Amino acid sequence: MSQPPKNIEELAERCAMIAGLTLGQLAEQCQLQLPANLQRDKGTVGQLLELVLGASSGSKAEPDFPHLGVELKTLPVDSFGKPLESTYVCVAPLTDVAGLRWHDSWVCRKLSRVLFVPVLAERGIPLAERQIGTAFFWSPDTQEQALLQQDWEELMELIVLGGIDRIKGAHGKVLQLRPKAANSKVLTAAIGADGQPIQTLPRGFYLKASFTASLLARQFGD
DNA sequence: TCCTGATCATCT
DNA sequence: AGATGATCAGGA
Repeated sequence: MSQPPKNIEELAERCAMIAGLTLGQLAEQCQLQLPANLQRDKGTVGQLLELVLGASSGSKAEPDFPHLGVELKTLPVDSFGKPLESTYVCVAPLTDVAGLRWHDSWVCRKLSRVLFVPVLAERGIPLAERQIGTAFFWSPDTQEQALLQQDWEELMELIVLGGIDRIKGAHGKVLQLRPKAANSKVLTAAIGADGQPIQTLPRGFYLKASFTASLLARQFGD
């Protein structure tokens, strides 16, 4: 559909072009059929936005706009502009993590510059009628950076010390570690309580909804 | 198999 | 109602 945007300004222009449109209108422009609901197509909205904005598609562990260093995230919000879900960041490394530092981590790198595209996504609204909001670029300020780093270091320390199976979603103030897999039977390698190799459920880092709510508040005011 | 795109569904 | 753990689809 779209070529990659040449620069940030061009990307911002594209976002401005689609603000206020419904997902149905956007899909029509792309000559795509929207599923009736997201139950079996949870990634549809994100992929539609990638297509329209010219993100490099695919499942590479890279920013969506590598040349711009920008990560694209759709943000499902209710009619008050509050996030309806947490935001997935990346998978969590569970082995060979000794000595890994915050500034070299995928979390830090992916979150250094994020383009959030709010989408009105209350369950009662049919997918095609859901409206795209005003997109905004976000980079963590000093305080946000500190919170993220603190949570990340705490979670990674637990992983290194074999505490992976004690980590719950409630750990962390703004960043959480939760399952990220096809189902609860999937296993991957990790470090056990006595330092031995174990198999455990793959995990991903997520931004808590309360944290993205504060980003929205910073952007749009209360 | 792992990572991308996330939301679903249940529990508290 | 908000949060947590579970789940779905597709590409490399």
